[in-house]
Amino acid sequence: MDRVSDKIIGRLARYRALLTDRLPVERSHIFSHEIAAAMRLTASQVRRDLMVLGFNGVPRHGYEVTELIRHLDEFLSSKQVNSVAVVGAGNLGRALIAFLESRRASIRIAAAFDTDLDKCNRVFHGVKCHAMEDLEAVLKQEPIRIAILCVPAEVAQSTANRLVHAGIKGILNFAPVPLRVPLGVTLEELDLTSALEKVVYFTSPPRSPALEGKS
Amino acid sequence: MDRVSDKIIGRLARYRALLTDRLPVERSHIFSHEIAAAMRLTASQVRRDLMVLGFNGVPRHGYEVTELIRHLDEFLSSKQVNSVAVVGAGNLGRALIAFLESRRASIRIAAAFDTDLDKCNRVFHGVKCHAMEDLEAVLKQEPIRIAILCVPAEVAQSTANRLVHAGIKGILNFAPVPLRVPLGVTLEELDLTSALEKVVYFTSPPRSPALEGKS
DNA sequence: TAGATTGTTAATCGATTAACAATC
DNA sequence: TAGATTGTTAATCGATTAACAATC
Repeated sequence: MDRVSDKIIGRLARYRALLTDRLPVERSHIFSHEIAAAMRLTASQVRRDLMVLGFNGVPRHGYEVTELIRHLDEFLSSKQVNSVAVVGAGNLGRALIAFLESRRASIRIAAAFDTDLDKCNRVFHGVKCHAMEDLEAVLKQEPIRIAILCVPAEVAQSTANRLVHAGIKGILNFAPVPLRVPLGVTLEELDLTSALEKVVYFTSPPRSPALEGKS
Repeated sequence: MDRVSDKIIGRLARYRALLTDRLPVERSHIFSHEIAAAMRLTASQVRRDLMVLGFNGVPRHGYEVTELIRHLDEFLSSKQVNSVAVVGAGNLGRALIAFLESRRASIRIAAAFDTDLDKCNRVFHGVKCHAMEDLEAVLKQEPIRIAILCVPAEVAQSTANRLVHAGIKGILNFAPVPLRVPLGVTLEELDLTSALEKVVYFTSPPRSPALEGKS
């Protein structure tokens, strides 16, 4: 099997969100062009993406929804529960706990960490916050392979190093600093400031195309 | 001037973040390969990106840092102050206010909105939260062209419609629903759940490439 | 059957990288 | 001068779209 690109995985995750969260229950089948319309893509792309699942639709009837969801869950490792740690329990970290914990049964925020002693041993949205110094001990006891990093930029790299050393295999980074991680560790960077600055650029009237970028 | 792609704009914003936030002050010049190393890109790509600025480096000396920052600011519309509204003042909305308000002088969170009357007229991280029903009135008084949308999925599209109707020209969407906006309105979608699910996929051991995707 | 939709291959498009003459 | 780095064009790579035979 060819390596499946980052972009395809992102879309598969969104197809599933569409099917599980937003589709009226009475539909038993769905066409590629319907998924495409809802996601603002082409039908070709949807069909091509779904090829990686090894699950076939039926010409003239489309894809059976429950089976499609089942294959998406399987493929995206969402049949097992994936435990995640939130590292840095500031405003953003705590908001992410609340936001993500409620979204997917397969994703469980298993622990939070912070250096601020006022936050330690408190429970935020149902998740216990541990002292940063207990990181290694807690990770030894819980099967956490993934961390969401929302610490200040200055300590982002050193914290990431420590996470990797403690056995973390995937990092979702919200700190506005490009991280360096060893091969074998997955890294996804989410730079909120530059995302907003893109909108600012394409929205500003002056020299740039008055009508639009990626609407 | 060719239309500059979304991706290039995103990288230009991050180049600026690097230069303004993370560079030791004593450096007067910087090479393309240094920027590339810090950002995990190739030097070719950095030079190509910088071409759009119409600002030239000097062979053997690189780019003058203060001038480069000035051109980036100019290009990214960061010489003027850009007022932004946060729509939906739940956990995520309030965290974004705190996070973004402190990051760039050129970005100012000018107002927040929420339907929850308990939140109205309160001030979160220095930003006043208005009743959702006052949206049109407030936007009429303030020069806000951009909105950050963090309302529940069910009301995301209807809220977006209302924002557009009230004159908003750019939306950064955190609601996990693909939005539909008219031509002429910039839309940037940030799906936190699918970002995390990407990490889950590339981190899970079973069938997928044990050694890595985009580390 | 006729018509619509699928799975998949080929064509196109856009973005990244490599190459290299110009130049400091 | 020689060597390093730039700006820019050409080559490569990867992702999206179009096309179409298979099929329900």
